[in-house]
Formats: sequence, structure tokens, C-alpha cells
Amino acid sequence: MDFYRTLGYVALGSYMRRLGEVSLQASAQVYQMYGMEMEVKWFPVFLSVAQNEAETVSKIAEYIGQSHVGVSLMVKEMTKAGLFETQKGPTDKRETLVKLTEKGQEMNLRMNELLEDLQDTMNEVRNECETDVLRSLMEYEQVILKKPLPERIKARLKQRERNKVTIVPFDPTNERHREGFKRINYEWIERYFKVEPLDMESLEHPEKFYIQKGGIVLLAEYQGQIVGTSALKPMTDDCMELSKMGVDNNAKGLGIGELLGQSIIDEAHRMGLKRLYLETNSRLLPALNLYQKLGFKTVKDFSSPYSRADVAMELWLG
Amino acid sequence: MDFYRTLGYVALGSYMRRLGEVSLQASAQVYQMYGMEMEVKWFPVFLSVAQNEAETVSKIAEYIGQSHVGVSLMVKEMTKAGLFETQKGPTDKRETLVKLTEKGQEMNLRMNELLEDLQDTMNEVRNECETDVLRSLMEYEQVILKKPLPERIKARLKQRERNKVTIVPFDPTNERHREGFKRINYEWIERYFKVEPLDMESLEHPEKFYIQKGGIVLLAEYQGQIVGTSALKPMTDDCMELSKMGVDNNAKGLGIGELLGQSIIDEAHRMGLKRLYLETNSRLLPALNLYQKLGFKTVKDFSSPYSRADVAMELWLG
DNA sequence: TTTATTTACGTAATTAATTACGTAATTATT
DNA sequence: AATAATTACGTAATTAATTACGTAAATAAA
Repeated sequence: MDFYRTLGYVALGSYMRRLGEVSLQASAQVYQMYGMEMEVKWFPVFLSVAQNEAETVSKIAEYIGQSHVGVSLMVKEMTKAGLFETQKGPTDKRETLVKLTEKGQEMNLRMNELLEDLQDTMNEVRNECETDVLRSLMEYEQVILKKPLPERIKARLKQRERNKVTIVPFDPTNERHREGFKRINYEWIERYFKVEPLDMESLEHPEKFYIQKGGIVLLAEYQGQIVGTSALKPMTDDCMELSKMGVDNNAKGLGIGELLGQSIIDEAHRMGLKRLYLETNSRLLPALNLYQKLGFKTVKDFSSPYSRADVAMELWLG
Repeated sequence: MDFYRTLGYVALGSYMRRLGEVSLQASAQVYQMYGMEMEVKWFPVFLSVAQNEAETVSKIAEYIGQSHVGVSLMVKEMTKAGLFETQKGPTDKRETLVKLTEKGQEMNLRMNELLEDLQDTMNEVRNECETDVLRSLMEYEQVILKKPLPERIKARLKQRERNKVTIVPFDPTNERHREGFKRINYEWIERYFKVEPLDMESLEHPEKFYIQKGGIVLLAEYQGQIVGTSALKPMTDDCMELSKMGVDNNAKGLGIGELLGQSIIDEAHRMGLKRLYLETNSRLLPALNLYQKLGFKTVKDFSSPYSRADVAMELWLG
């Protein structure tokens, strides 16, 4: 059992369950000592009914936080053991009303004795502890209810995966690069618009369309796959146009667009450009948000060779 | 789930188990997020092997605190899933050595990432809590390991049952009283010695032997049963002899002898006696202890009509 | 009113663990 | 060396819970 001690908080769940299990086994012994023919698992059901906290199967289930099926089975067992008697609900015929029999009431008397002694015993235990376990557990429950663990860990996972994304310059001799650039851009263009002749040319021969003209093409690589694309094409001496910003659908949500955009901007700085320009469409909200985040501002009047362009943006590099 | 809140410490075991269960379910989601085809229950077994903490079935079982059978089954499953490979122990042919396969090692890399993130996440949770759950739980475990709950509650149960014992004067017309007095005394006399003629007379007719001579007979009653006897027989004006102190074997351990003895002493006070006298046998250690506890001192020289008597004691009433 | 949805609860199947028990290998005892 | 006890581990049965799913009753919506 060193396991839990070594792992500490990481195995907290298992540890709690195990400790709970041990405590419950102790309860079984205690019931016997008090001469109660009572299975440990009956305890919550019995108390719900005996203390009139709940009297139908599903009310009991909700009260004790177990499945109604489990309660249903236990009620059956306890009825067979002579502790409970059941009848159909008088107003709602779907309900099963559960009541204590005379034997059940006797059991309840002994149960109350036990509870009293247990109360005292637990106070004794509590006094021997410096900390208050129950309070700690309840606080912990509140904290992980407010924001569950999977949600908490998601952000860290995202960061970790993002770190695995690398930005690489387009290599015309690399078939994976050519294929990725083509696939990702065809995908989004086809989804939202129509592929235009200019697209065909640039996607089939990025090296001619961008690189040989003095521009650059950057790709994002993740787990050996090309998952993002971007390209710069010279417009004037100190201005280039950003385009072909696309991210593979399977890799969305990792912030790859931002990574690519930032890399492009870094490159632009390095090349001594003064301004980046881009055209996009108002329907592509995530893209607009990304550009805005990267620092681009909308440009009022412009004309474009692409029919899909209805928004233009620019970024002045300081 | 109000149940646990209402019961508080009394249902601590169930509460812990439930909370643990919930945490473990969260883990399942996390594994999926990290792309691990890993069942939650495999987690401890996997880590034991991956971190070289244990590598045979029973070592793993001991390390993680589960049955070797469970581990055996899990190892089988994980072998089938391609994570483990097993071989018989080279020195001890009974052992099953468990090792990670290549796939298992890959999984271990991802597992380490997960553990790192989980570590950070749990630290985050910890910072949101005022108290330290794990520390609390460990402290609680230590406390109930030192003295388990059943042991703790035993003392209280004993006190509670002792309170249910009542001391009643012998009623010659009550057949239960006559039968109880006879049965309990015959039992212990026959067990240790031989029944003597004087015994026969006093046990068959206590009212003649004790009460009509000015003495008294007190009985202990518990759950409607006679479970203890005692009698006083006048010797002189201000001295009586205590005898027939017996407790039913089924009711031993409740302190009934002490209760009876104290009642007899109280009665003696009320009757204005100066001294109580008794004869017993050195083999009856518990009886000697009881008399000593009640304040009796041994008397050096004495003669007795009972052959079994080899010790005499007296108590001077202040 | 008719129809759709929700609720209460049960049966059957499944899951995750255990205990009971048997066998073979190892270690201790005579 | 022979015998007894212990250990390692597996199979089968059992237990305690769940999920999946179906039915009937009650409630809401059209």
C-alpha cells in the first residue's frame, strides 16, 4: 500500500475509495456487535426510511446518491429480511412506498443506539486528529465540483500539445509538404466558397507563386503531420500579403493559427517589412478574430482578384 | 446526496468511497483526453510496473493493496492489450515476471506527461483549499489504524449494555428467579468443584436458607433473563456472609459481578451491618479480583463448612 | 383530446472487485 | 531425505454495484 503514499495527490481518488472501503468493512463488524442482522450496504437505505427522509425508491436513491436500481434491489432484499414492507403509491401508482415493519422498528431502536455510540466514537477519533477530515473532504468536493478535474487539466494538455507543434518553412521537394498545403487549403476554400483559378495555381505550385517571387510559405507540423499553412506574397518593396492561412480540422483548438500567424509576423520583421496586408471574408469569424488578436486592423477601401474577399486588413510593423 | 452531509462523521466511510469513485471517473475522462487506451483500474498496476516498483503479480498486489487475483486478471488484460509481456520467473518458477512491451513504453511516456500535468492540476486544487485533504486522510488513517473503530466502539457498547442490567431482589414466587438462581450457581460449582449437600439445600430453597434467616438474595436481570446471583446470610448481629456470587456465561464481560457486589454492599450499609465475610477458592481468580476491587481483604485463619473454601475475605463497612 | 415527453421503477446484462479453493514450487522442520 | 508449511498464482464462484433498456403512469404540449 505504499503506492498511494508515493503518488500522493495524483492517486487521491483511489486512496479515498480504498480508505472508505476499509471503514465500511469496520462498520460490518460493528453491526454484528450490536446484534443487528444488517448488511453494510443497507445502512443508507435503512436510515433514509427509518428517519423519514425518503420513502419511495427513487427518493431514497436520490437522497443517498445511488442508482434507483440498486435501491430497488436492496429494498427487495430488506423486505425479504422482514425489515421493510412496500405498497404502491396511493396517488401515483408508479411509486413504491417503503415502510418499516415492526421488526424494522426494533432494528431502528438498536440502530439509534449504535448511531449514538458511533457519534461519540467519531468525536473521539476527531479529537485525536489535528485536522478535520470531514471538513477537508467537503471542501475538496466543493472545489472539484466548481471546476472538475478534466476541465482543469484540459488547459495544461493544450499547452503541452501546442509545444509539440513546430513551424517549418515549405520544402518544395517534400511531398508531405506539397500534399498538406494543397489539402488543408482546398478543404476550407471548398467548404465556404468555390475554388478559383488563382487558388489552383497557388496550391499546385506554391514555390513558383510565393517563394520564387520573394515570399515565404510556413507550415505547422504536429506528430509528423502537416496541420497548418500560411504564405506571404510580395506586393511592394516593404509590404507583403498574408494568405492561405489554414488549419487541419483535426488539429483545431490547439492555437496553431496563432502560432503560424506569429511566426509569419516574426519573419516579416526579420525581412524588414513595414506592412502586412490580407484579404478575407466576413463569414470566417474565427479567422477575423485571429487576425485581430495578431494586431491586424481593417482597411476601408480595397479591390481584390478573389471574389470571396469582402474584408481587408493590415498590420503595420513597428 | 444530502445523506452524507446530514450524517457527517457517522457515514464518513461511505462518503469517502463515493468521493473516491467520482474522482476515479474523472480520471477515465482524462486518460481519453491524453489519447491513452487505458482503463482506470489499470492505472495502479501499470505504474507499479512502469516505475519498476514491482514486477511480479503478488508484489504488484501488495504494492497497490489489491488482491493478487485482481492483479493477475488485469495483467492478463493488459498483456492482451499489448502493454505488458510476461514470462515465468527465472529463479522461482512460480513467479510471473511482468514487463512493458514497446507499446507499453510509449504509453508510459504519455503517462508521464499526464502525471506531470495532473501533479500541477492537483497543486492548483490544493491551493484553492484551505485544508490539505491528503494530509487529513493520512492522519485519519493513522488514527484508526492505531485503534480501529470496532475496538473503540466496544467500550461504549459495553457501557450501554451494562446500563440495561437491573438488580432485583429475589422473589420466591417467581419461577424465573428460582430457576436462574439454581442454574447459574449449579453451573459454576459443577464446573470447578463438586456440589455439596449444603449447596443443594440453599439452591433449592433460597428463601428458607437466606431470606427467612434475615438475609437477602439479589439477582441481576438483563433482557428479561436472570444473568447473575448473590446472597447474604446472617452470621452475627452486625455481620453477614456473602455467597452464591455467580454470572451467566453468556453475560460475562459486562461487569455484572461488580454491579451485584456493589448492590450487596449498598444493602449491607442500609441494614447497618459492620462487616461482610466471604469464603472462596484460590482457583477462582476472576472472583478474587472482583472481591479485591470491591474492597475485601483476605482473612488469615478460618474454618468453613464447605470443603472447596480455601480463602476467606472480609470487608469492614465504614 | 391526442400526442409527446418525462418520471418511477423494474429486469437483464455488464463490470469490477472480491472470496474460496486448488496446484505447483519453494522453504522450513524433523 | 522425507514431510510439513508456506508462497505464488490461477480458475471459478460470488458480491455489489453499475448501465442499458423496457413498460406503465403521469404530465406537458399541440
